[in-house]
Amino acid sequence: MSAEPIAHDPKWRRLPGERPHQLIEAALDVFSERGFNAAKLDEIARRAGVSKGTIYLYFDSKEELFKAVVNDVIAAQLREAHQGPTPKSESEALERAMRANWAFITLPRFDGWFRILIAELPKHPELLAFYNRAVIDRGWAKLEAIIARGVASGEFRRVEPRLAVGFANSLVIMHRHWVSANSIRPEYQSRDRQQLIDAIVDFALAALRNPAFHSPAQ
Amino acid sequence: MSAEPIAHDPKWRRLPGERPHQLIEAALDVFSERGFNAAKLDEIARRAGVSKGTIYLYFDSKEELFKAVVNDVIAAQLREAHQGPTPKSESEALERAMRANWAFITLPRFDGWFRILIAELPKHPELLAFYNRAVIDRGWAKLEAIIARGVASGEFRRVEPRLAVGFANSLVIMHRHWVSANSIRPEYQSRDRQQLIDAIVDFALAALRNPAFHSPAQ
Amino acid sequence: MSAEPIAHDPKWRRLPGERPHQLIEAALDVFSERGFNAAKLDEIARRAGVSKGTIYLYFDSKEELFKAVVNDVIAAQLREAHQGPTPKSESEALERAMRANWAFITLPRFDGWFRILIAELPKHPELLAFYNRAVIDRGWAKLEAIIARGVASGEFRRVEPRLAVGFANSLVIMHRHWVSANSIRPEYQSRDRQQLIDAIVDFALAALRNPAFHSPAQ
Amino acid sequence: MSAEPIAHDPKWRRLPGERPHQLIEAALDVFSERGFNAAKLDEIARRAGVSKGTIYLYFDSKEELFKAVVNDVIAAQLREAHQGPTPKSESEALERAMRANWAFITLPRFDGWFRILIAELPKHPELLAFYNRAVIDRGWAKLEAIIARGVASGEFRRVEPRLAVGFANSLVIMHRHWVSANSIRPEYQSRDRQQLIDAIVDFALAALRNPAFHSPAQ
DNA sequence: CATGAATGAGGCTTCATTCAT
DNA sequence: CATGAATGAAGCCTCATTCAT
Repeated sequence: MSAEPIAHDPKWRRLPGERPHQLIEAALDVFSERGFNAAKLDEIARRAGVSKGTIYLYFDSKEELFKAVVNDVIAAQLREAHQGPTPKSESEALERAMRANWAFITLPRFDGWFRILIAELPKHPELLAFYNRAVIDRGWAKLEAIIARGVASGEFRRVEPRLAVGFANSLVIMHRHWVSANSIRPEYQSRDRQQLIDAIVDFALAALRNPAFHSPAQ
Repeated sequence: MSAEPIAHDPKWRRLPGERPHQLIEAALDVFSERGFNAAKLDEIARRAGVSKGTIYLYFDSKEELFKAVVNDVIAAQLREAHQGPTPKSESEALERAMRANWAFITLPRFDGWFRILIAELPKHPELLAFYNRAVIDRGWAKLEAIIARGVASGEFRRVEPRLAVGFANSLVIMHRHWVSANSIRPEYQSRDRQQLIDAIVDFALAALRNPAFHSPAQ
Repeated sequence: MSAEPIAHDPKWRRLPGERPHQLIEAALDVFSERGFNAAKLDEIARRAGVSKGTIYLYFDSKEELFKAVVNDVIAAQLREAHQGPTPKSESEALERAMRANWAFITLPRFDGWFRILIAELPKHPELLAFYNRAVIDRGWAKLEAIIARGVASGEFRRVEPRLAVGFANSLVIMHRHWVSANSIRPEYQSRDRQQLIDAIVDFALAALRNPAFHSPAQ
Repeated sequence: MSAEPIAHDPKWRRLPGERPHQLIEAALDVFSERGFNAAKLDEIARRAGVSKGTIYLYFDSKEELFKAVVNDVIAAQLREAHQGPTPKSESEALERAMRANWAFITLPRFDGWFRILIAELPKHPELLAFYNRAVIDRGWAKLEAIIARGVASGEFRRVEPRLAVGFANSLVIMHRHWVSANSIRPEYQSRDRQQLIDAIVDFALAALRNPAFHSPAQ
């Protein structure tokens, strides 16, 4: 699974070698720490161990570099295959998907990334649209299918699946932000992340499960 | 009407008269629309109907102006008294609090404010700490008390009240962002906001209510 | 005669006061000496006695500043009314027009301007078109009328008036360049400019006059 | 083929092989199209089918490359021998020289070259001096001799030969610029070039010929 | 000979901040 | 109190030039 996210129009050149990757790595760090505007190309170049001008050998502008970073992060996000044994129930499927998602976005390197996404992505309609297509139309669709099946079988309460996906993701996304450094709720940083996702999953399943439902297997 | 939020350390002067308020209003708009960096003092001054230099008669710097705006928004948030008839149950109390919160932060003028808060507040530790004290220690504490009582009485499931507050607020906050223009999920903009908070409240209560509980009143 | 050359779309702001004029003056000097690219805004600002940023209070970009200079020079060129006693013949009218033109473009401050016009104007189609409209459609038309009348009356030979204007102007323009410092023909710098225009006029009239023509006045 | 124009001081190396010539060809094109500053070594290298670094194997700097181009063009200009049957009169000699000159500088590849010469040559005193020596001291001298003979024989009016050369050349040079694309007088582009030089020659001869002169052959 | 990745000085431009009026 | 012209530091970007391969 190679995941070349924007295969239709890869505007940023991908010259051979490691340089572009090094630059994207450095840029991810600096963007995450400082935000798009406050990030200085000087610092990105320094962290990548190259000079400022080198960036422009691979990316046409600071904005294109940013796009490449977004693209790479999204690519990684899409590679998260969530594979595993066939779940016995939709509850288990949902839980597994939420945990996989949590495990991924909880990676330290995405620590400040949520801020970027929230604050900067809306300024790039092209990327926003792409992000919607790539992540939502795939990731959300998968969750939506799970919930729809659960509702159909009676395992879940009668909820609008699309909304339920938003609810589940709200919990995961917001708490991922709160556990990051410099978030608005620093108290969450000291929480055990495992217990946190446990509680989140428990909360979501409690909200969705149909109390009157009994597994047909039993 | 009190609400002098950071009374203990009023670094920004609050001269009498309407000027400062006009400036804060204009600044709120521009910050919300453009973000902190992209907001130009020129535009803020223009919208307030004054010259750029005038800003410096009331605020020492752009950053201080930003702090004043944050302070004002927080003050407004705190004024939201959520008063009303005594609720008959903790479920009703929670629902009422969530709806009041939704009604407030859903105001059009806070449309882009969430982005600002997420992106800029972490750069101002002083404000961050104050925000935690003022909003969390008050607003969240109120919710926490409701949930704690519900858990104690058996109306709610056995959840850690503190965490449950975070869950409820995650739903409200995240969806408030999504219904704003330029969010990452533009589809939410066409949703009826009333139905949205209905579904959110329904979801939260379904997650918290104890299925085995029967109101003592019955 | 006020001469507001580009009255239809004055893109460059004309704030009150002397500043814009000072800047245009300084820019004319530096552009003439160095050319558009080699001219540094730093130097223009220094010569105008202001800081670099001040330029941007009045002109949106280096290019707009250049346009303003062109516009000003053209405006001055158009103000050259060539008024005087009614000429007794078309020969005299032509001579007078050529001398007036020479007197104007020979001003020391336009010393390097020809280079600019030749080398830089073609990069600005908008200005090029405007220059054509303003200078050619007016200045050339006047000359053309003179020559056409002269041809009609038999005072001039049968030449295409439009071409003849180009010939007369070629002589004036090219020699004006050659008498400027740093031209390709430095030898012309030591020539007496009065004798030069005398010879040019003599040459042009010799080429145009009809040898068989005798003034009807005689 | 000779024509090593600046043999006395060949600052730019002329290695054997085709490479340098290819580069000069490509450079002539790019310089003509874009001007000296706007010409990018990247583009010159690309058009020559080599890498950017290769340029520096043959030329020490962009400026030296420019000098080599100038030198080559001048060399070509000097090779223009203007040979032909012995003219029967100085008028015919002058006409033939002007037409030969027109035919040469009218070549499409020199289309933008006039701009370059005017704008850039003055920045290179060494080249300027050389150009004067090579072109003026030869080309102009030849014309000057023709005119001087014509004046002496009474075929031409009493004009200063040196000035007359400048007049004739003004006409040719200026109109060559006007017929090029992007000139200040685009209307000339649609003119038939043959008719144009016909008219120019006619104009010059009309200015120079002595009306009272009758060929001794008659 | 040739490559092309890398450099880094230098330019244009922005805009928060100052200050004379 | 208020103005708005002026400042100048700082950032993005360009591109001639270098050099290891």
